[in-house]
Amino acid sequence: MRLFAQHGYAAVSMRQIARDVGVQAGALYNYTPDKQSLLFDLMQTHMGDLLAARAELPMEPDPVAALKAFARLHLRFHAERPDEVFIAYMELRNLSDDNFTKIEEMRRAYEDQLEAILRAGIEQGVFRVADSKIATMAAIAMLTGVNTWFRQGGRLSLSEVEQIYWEMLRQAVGAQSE
Amino acid sequence: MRLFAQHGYAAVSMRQIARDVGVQAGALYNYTPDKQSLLFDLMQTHMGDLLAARAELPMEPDPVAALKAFARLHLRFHAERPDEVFIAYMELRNLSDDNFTKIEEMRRAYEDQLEAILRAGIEQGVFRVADSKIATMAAIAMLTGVNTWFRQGGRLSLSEVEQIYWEMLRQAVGAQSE
DNA sequence: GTCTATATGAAGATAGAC
DNA sequence: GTCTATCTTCATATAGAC
Repeated sequence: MRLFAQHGYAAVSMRQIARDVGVQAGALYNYTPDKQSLLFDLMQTHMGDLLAARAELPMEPDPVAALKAFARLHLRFHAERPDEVFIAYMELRNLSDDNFTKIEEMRRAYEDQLEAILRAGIEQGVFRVADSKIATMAAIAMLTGVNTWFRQGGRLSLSEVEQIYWEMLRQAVGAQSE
Repeated sequence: MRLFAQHGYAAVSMRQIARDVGVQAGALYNYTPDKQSLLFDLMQTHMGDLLAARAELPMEPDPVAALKAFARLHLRFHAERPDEVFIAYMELRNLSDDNFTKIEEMRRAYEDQLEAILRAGIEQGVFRVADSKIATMAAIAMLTGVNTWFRQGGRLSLSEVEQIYWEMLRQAVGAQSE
């Protein structure tokens, strides 16, 4: 995962991976059928963990509370896993067709959860956005973008960053402060 | 550019490029000293075009108007160049150290322009955001995210998308509608 | 379960004829 | 300016000894 995140899947050789874990290249094939499976397993595990974390959130009847919980989870989950997230976004095109389809389904399922929250809030009149689909994509892009700059131990703590992003997201969807 | 965007820099061979443009591999070296220069030139041209387009925007004394103009430019510029943008974001790690530094400087210069607008608006009390740096990164991430889903000729026109994103961004930074 | 050795192919880049 | 041919290195993956 570290090597793929740093150099990219295509640029990393099985020999590099073997050197990094302290075996010869041939020995890797006792653990994986091929290089593609290494990438797919990383991405499938990542998306599975994300969906599981989402499923563990308590049900929130209030759309604002639900959005806040979703946003906090998304931001924290991503900020804590820079390598996994980088791979999940950058290496989609290096998946085989079958594997790509599976990962895309998981991603779609996750996005649908956010859109459901936004739709509920729009129906109840607590969110003011013109298009739930665009708002979904905008929210995810904004929150995931934290990984382009945030580093643990920097100017701001993760809690502070969560708070600031939540305020911006809350305003973006036109929700009143709680 | 098309091949790099589709398969990734590392996964594209000089032979593939040659086949695509209709020459033999050796002939490419009459046009470029090496593969790295192809990537760097694409990215440098892209960032240069972006900075030039930004520089051509009229000066707006009102921070809200300035932000709106910046957002429209950013969104349109990116939506119209999916391949260039994809490469500019995904292939940074495949640049040599020197080339990476040059591209990063250009990106930083661009981000600084947005942050200056946000700072001015905060000082004048027309924006309500906790941190101008985070707001800068959030705004850019949100707008650039349009490339993950927008396609010309889809459900929404670029003008409609511009309008919807602007409303969300305006609300996100706490600005009143004009 | 790891090793060495290797099969097989493709990579970036260059040389030199035309 | 393009070609063919080639240098050199590296790739994924497998075979078979230990």
